[in-house]
Amino acid sequence: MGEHSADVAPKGKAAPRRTSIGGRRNPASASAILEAAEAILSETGLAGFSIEAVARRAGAGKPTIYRWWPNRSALLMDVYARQKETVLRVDTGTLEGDLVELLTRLFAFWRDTPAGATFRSIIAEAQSDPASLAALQSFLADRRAYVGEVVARGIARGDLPPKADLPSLVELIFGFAWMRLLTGDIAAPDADHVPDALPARVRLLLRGAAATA
Amino acid sequence: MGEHSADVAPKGKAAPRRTSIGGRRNPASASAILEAAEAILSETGLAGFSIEAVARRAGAGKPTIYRWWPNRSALLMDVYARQKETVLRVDTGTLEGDLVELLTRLFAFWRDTPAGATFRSIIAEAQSDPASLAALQSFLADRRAYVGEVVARGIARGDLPPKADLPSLVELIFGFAWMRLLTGDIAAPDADHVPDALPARVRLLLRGAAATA
Amino acid sequence: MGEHSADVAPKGKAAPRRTSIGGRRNPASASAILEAAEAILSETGLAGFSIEAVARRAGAGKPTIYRWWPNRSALLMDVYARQKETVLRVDTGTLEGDLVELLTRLFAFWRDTPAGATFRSIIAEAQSDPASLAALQSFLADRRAYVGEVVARGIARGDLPPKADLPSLVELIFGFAWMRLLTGDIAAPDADHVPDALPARVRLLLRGAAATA
Amino acid sequence: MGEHSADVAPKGKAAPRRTSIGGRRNPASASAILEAAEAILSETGLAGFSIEAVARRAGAGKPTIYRWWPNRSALLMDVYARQKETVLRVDTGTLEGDLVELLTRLFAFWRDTPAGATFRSIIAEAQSDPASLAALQSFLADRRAYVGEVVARGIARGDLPPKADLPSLVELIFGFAWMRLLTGDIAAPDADHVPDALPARVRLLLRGAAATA
DNA sequence: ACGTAAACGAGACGGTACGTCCTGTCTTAGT
DNA sequence: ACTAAGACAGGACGTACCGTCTCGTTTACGT
Repeated sequence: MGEHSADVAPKGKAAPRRTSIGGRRNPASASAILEAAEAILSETGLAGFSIEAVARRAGAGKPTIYRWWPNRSALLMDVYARQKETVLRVDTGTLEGDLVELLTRLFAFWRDTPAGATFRSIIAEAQSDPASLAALQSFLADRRAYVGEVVARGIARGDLPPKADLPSLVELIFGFAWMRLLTGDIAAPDADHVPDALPARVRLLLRGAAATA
Repeated sequence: MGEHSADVAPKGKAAPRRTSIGGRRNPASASAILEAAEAILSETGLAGFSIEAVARRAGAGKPTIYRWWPNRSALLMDVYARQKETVLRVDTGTLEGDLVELLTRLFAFWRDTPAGATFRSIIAEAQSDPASLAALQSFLADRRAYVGEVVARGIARGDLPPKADLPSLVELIFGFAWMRLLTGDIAAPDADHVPDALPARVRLLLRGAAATA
Repeated sequence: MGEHSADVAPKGKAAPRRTSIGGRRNPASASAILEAAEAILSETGLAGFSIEAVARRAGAGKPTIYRWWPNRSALLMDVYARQKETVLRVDTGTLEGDLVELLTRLFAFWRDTPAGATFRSIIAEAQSDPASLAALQSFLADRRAYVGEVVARGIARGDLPPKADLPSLVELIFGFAWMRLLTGDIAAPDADHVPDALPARVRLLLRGAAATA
Repeated sequence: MGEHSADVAPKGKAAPRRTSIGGRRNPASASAILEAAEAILSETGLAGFSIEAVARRAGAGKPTIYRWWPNRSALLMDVYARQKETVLRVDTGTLEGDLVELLTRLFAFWRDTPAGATFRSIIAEAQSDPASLAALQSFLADRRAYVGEVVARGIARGDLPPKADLPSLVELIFGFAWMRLLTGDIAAPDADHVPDALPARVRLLLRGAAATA
């Protein structure tokens, strides 16, 4: 297979030939492994993502990977955990503006960084691996809570009545975002010509939430 | 091979020893393969779904599978195509009733038949295989069209104003359903105790759609 | 694989479950593979000799075999190399006695050990694989040199004139032995009844060699 | 594999689209098969010689081949039987001349026609297939008888005493020829520079035979 | 004259083996 | 104790052939 030699070549940083630093974990190895994993994921997708390929590209031994991550899924989750630290804080003054901005920036984040490919892979992985599914669920709860806060802020601002069906609103927002990601439908809006559908989705959701009070 | 009889055994119908029926496709082999694939998928999930395993269980030769399906994804799509013929026709008299019924039955279909596991696998597969993604998109478009009809019927009935934002409504419905499936959250509603969240989601969407007119 | 135990069973020594012994070749695996190869060869001949069968019987992974032997022919050569260490040293006092004894013992070796089947296989393999042919040629040169020494000793003893056509003699001896092997004509002489043809062949060759001086 | 399309292309005679000629063997098919077999054998050797390849090249169905030849070996023997009709008749006036001429022409025949590759393949095949071995033995007996006649003629001419050990002589001649074939050592003699070893071999054998009287 | 029988090409069938890739475990040798 | 390295058993990949089977067609022969 052609990609084997290719995996090694683009390394770039000249393989600094790490070694043990004594009886404890070498952070350089850990980050080399995560970086290699991320690079492979964004370049070849989940298909090319194997422990073997990561080890090769990171210049690490396979057992070093298996010592710290029990399996492929765990490594995958760590790769995403490392990326998602980019938190998307928004405050446009209105709830509708906040949600549109949030989703727009989320789609941009998924589109323009390896995070999108990584997250798609995690969702895929979760379909066959229960541990990954659990991790995904807890991650999702975390993110829902954050969006919940954004919405709560909107309620405090009076953009939405206090008794609005917040859980439904939040769940539907995530459903929308995920489906767009999973069907590859997160292209940037073509500013002038095609009216972006995203604001329409948000508007429907907010009016529905307002009406459920 | 005699030593694989253990793999074949759970099949049930005693492996009637198919053979060629001349220079054309043997439908018995095709369906044996699809049935074996479906069974494996629902029993072990995508992880245990290998061409080799399907061949073993179907009592078929690997080349026979490769002759008719270029790869794992194609076989997967065919398995789903075979199942999805179960169309969920609903007519409760109101749009809200129709949508709640539709989603309830869809979740039951996913929960109680191999179709759920299969469809989760297809979505997962689509994350690494472009051809599968394309197939999934076209399937999705098809299903969206059907739900669009249900909604249009509601509009005709006066359950929704004619200018309601139908595309947003439909997309958000699917996003909701998919996310529930992918996060394993399609348990049957516990009739008395836990109030089912599903009708709340539908209500929010319909009120939002009504308000977008 | 459990279901292949039938293949493993006749092995005898219960498959001690080898594993890696670190970043270097495990000699236990190497010899298990060679022994399995030899056993298969002598039991089923070249027809049943497949890498897959050897791996199965040796309890080894196929990649382990391919790691150390590039192809079937190379493994075959190694099997013979392992057997041919049985060197046939003779010294009866006369050249004629030496050659008769040498050939008699060679035929017995071919007849009574797996070496005969192995060597037949190697010659067969060399007819389609150039690398095997080269290996065979070099092996043959080696063996010719040894017989050349036996003859030279005979010349030193005066059993043959110094100017005898040694190369012709040696080549004709090997041609005789090979053809007997390849046509399956190396049965043990039936001591009393059938006069053994072997001494007659040797006598003709030696008289001819003596006359070429 | 590249050679598949190549197998079909060089056919030359434009594939006259044979078909059945009624309830009996179609000789055109038989010869097309034998010709294809011969061509494959001489081009790719025994390694590329498969029933499938022959059928492809001959434009024949596999069952047509299996109908008339029980297996690969039988087809192989027929290919050689077809070629060996070229009988090498010699008469130089002396026995030594006859034998040198015979062997020289035999080597040329093996070298310059597909017969050499075919015969090597047959000998190889006989090492794993008992039926082929039997056929080879009977063919060899036939050829030995012919050479026996040549030698008998020499005896009649007085080139060898009547009591010479004819069986030894004949067997040694064939052993010599076969080993040369099997080790690929049948190059044409380099007329001027390298003294050809062949006459020396014949001379030794004839002097030895003369001395065994 | 026509139906039957056999041969034909084609190619699908259940299989075996190929040689390659990856998995997760293990051991070594070196910090 | 931890590292890079890499061998190990195992198993799936996708391909080539095996030898068998059935098809639909094409003759020739015996009614």
